[in-house]
Parts: sequence; structure tokens; C-alpha cells
Amino acid sequence: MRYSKEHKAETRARIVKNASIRLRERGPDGVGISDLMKDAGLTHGGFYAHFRSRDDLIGEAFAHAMEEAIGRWRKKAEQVPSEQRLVSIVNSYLTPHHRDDVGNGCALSALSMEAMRVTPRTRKAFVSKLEEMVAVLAEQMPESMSKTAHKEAIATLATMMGALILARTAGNGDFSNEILAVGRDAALRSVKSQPSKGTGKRSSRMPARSV
Amino acid sequence: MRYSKEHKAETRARIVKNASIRLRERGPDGVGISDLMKDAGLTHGGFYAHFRSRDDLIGEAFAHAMEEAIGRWRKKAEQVPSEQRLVSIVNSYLTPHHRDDVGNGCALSALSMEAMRVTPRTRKAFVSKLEEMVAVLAEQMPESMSKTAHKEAIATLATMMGALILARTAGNGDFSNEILAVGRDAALRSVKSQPSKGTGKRSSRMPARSV
DNA sequence: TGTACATCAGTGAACGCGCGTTCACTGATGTAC
DNA sequence: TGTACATCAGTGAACGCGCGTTCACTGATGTAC
Repeated sequence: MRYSKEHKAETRARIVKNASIRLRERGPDGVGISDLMKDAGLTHGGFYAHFRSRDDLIGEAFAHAMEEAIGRWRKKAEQVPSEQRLVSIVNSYLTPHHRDDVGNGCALSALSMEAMRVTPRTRKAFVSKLEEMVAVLAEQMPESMSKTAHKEAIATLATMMGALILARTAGNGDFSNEILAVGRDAALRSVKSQPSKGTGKRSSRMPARSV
Repeated sequence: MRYSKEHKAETRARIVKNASIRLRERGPDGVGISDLMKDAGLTHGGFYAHFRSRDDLIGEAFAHAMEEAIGRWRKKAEQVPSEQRLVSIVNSYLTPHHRDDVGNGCALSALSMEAMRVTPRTRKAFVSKLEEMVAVLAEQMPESMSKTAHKEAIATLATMMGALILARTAGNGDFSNEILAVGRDAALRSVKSQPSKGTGKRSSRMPARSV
């Protein structure tokens, strides 16, 4: 072979990663094969040495983006003590930084809508990852609400996603920052009203304006 | 003229309406001129007697969808006594029916993401309508929270949107219905915890499973 | 160790197709006389 | 009231362009002898 054994796998991975960023930024129709291959330092013809079709790649890009999101949450959860995990996830989710970087951000908020118009196979995989995200979030809920953790996770996720999408729609001005701040408070509302030992901190200590 | 004065305006309105439905269903890239004109009973060439370009139409379709959403909320608010308005809006928003009919549903949840990739002009108009939606929702908040009505409206809207999008992503099975039910509860959480005279009703009396 | 052959990731021209846009034309109706 | 002309929404062929896909070819490297 012309290249080492790992070379092909690396090239393929690079294409998938680039595709997953563009996918989040511009949607499935915004992912063009020529541009993608150019980004990877190759020409368009070589694409079919790695993927059967464009749809094939789109499916991989969806999966990659979701796995990245799940991994990021898992990692973040490991880094802080259990009672701060949910707060940590929510507060890092609803930031100007995350809002302004769709391409490297949460796949769920960037792709949920697009996932409805995609190959059945890709869509099914997407829903599986969604369920996994709910499960990961549920694991971070305080023990006191372990019975309702699943439902609380869904509620929290909905508020996080909704706020992030609204904030992105609003741009990056005061209104958008307000949405982020309100979202942080709302997403953590149920946790804070819990009869746990209060953290005593103000809810959001983000750079954005306080709520 | 070949046709009556109103004829052209009617044809144009029909095209915009069809486009706004398709826009919500399939996104901007899913709106093709030929298909659209066929739906209106015309041929593609006639399109340019009504619009300067495809982008022009897309802009109008965005605006139309948003105005429709705002109008629907205003109308629904008028139909019920003031203390039930928010509940009425939320409960009719997070239903299987609304989930399954994207084309005729809330423009905000269907188009927020797409709005980021559109003409600056169209996008600006979209954000204006978003602010109007927040204002309408704020008007439906209980008087007791009039001071925070704006922020509560943002929080409620985020949860509503997030839950609807998640439910749509999940399909139309048990998991999806659960998301709707949890969303209804979460969106109304702040209102229900208010020291107003409790309505005494269970939060959700929807066909979907109870929370 | 050196030589001939096989492999296959990557190249770049070419093809087909769909789609937005243009344009010469149509023909029913309003208007002018 | 009747006739000639102007208007313009709508028609459908044609055009250009971008994009996904195909394909004959390349050439560096692994393998067989």
C-alpha cells in the first residue's frame, strides 16, 4: 500500500470530524463534498475511497457529533464532585462561548431539527444518542430526586436546549445574553428548590448580566 | 388586465402560505420553486411575476410563519380568562397534534436554527418577531409576577420550544409523549409555584401519559 | 539484498441532473376612442 | 355600443451553474521471489 495502515483511518476520521462541524454550522445541505475534501487537503474524487455516498458520510457526521456531546458531558461530570455536576453542566452549556461556536457545540441543539429530515437509519441512531444524553444528565441529578431523575433530566435538557437555540437566534447582544442567564436559572430551578443543603451561591456567576 | 385586481394578491398570498408550510417542514433548502408553483396550480416561470428572487420569497415565508404564530397566541389568550391564559397556551403547545404537524405549527421551534443561516434582512425580521412572541407571552403571566414577567416568559418559551423540539426528534412513541408531558409541567412550574389562588387542578390533563 | 509485480489512496476530467433564473410569447380583459 | 389597442399574469423552452458520482489513471509502497 501507498500509505501506512493507519493513514487511511486517520484521513477518514479527519473527514468525518470536519463534516460534523460543518453539519452543525450549516446543516446537512451545507456539507459539500468538494469543500470537505479541500479542507482535508485532498481532491473530491478521493471521497469515494472512504464513503459509499454523501448520505453515508452525513450519517457518520451525525453520530460523531452526538458522541462528542455525550463524551463532553461525561468528562465534565467526572471533574467535579457529584453535587455540583448538574450545575457545572448547565452553566457551561449556557455560555456566550458555546452560543457562538455552533460547529463545536452540542449536537443536540444544532441538529435536532435536521435529524427529522434525514435517512431513517441515521435518525434512529440519533434518537438512541438522545436517550443516552438524557440518561447521562439523569445520573447527575441530586440523589434526593433519584426517583424522578429521568423526568427532571428531560425537563432540564429541554430548557437548556431551548434557551441555547433562542440565544443563538437572538444573536450575541444584550437580549441574547439575557436569554442565557434566564436559561441557566430556569434549568437549575428544580434542583435549587430541592431540600438539599443549599449551595448558598447565587445561581449564575457568569460573565453575562445577572438575572 | 387579464385578472381582477385582487387576483394577483391572492395568488401571491397562496404562494407565500404554501412556502411557509414547506419551509417549516423541510427548511429553506427544501423549498423549490417548481414544486411550490405546481402546488399553487401554476408553472414555474410565473414565479417572477410575484417575487424578485427565491430569497425574497423565503424572507416572506419566514415572516408569514412568525406572524401566524404570534396571531395564534394572541387569539388563544383572548379566548380564556386571564388567569388561565398561560396554561392554555402551554398545554396546547405541547400536544401530540402540534408535535406531528410541523408545517402548520409554531414557526419559532421549526425555524430558529434555520434563521441563523439566512439573509441578514430576513434574520433581523425574525428576531423582531421573536421579541414580539416573548412580549405576548409575558402579557399572559399572572399579575403577581408582573415585575419578572419578561424573564419568566423567556424561561417558559425556552422550555416549551426545547420540549417540542425534543419530542419531535424522539418521534411519536412513548418517549416522545413523555417529553411532552414533562415539558408541560416544567414550563408551568414557575406559575404553579406562585402564591396565587391555586387552580386546584392537576397540571396536565392531556391525552398523553401523566407526569 | 535486489528486482518485478500488485495494491490502492488519491487525482482530476467528465457526466448527468436538478434547480434558479431568463425570455419571447400568449391571450383574456381593461381602457380609449 | 362597438372596435382597436395596451396590459400583464402566466406559459414553457432554454440556459448556466453547482454538485454528487463515476472512471481511467498515477505512483509510492508492501510483498513475493
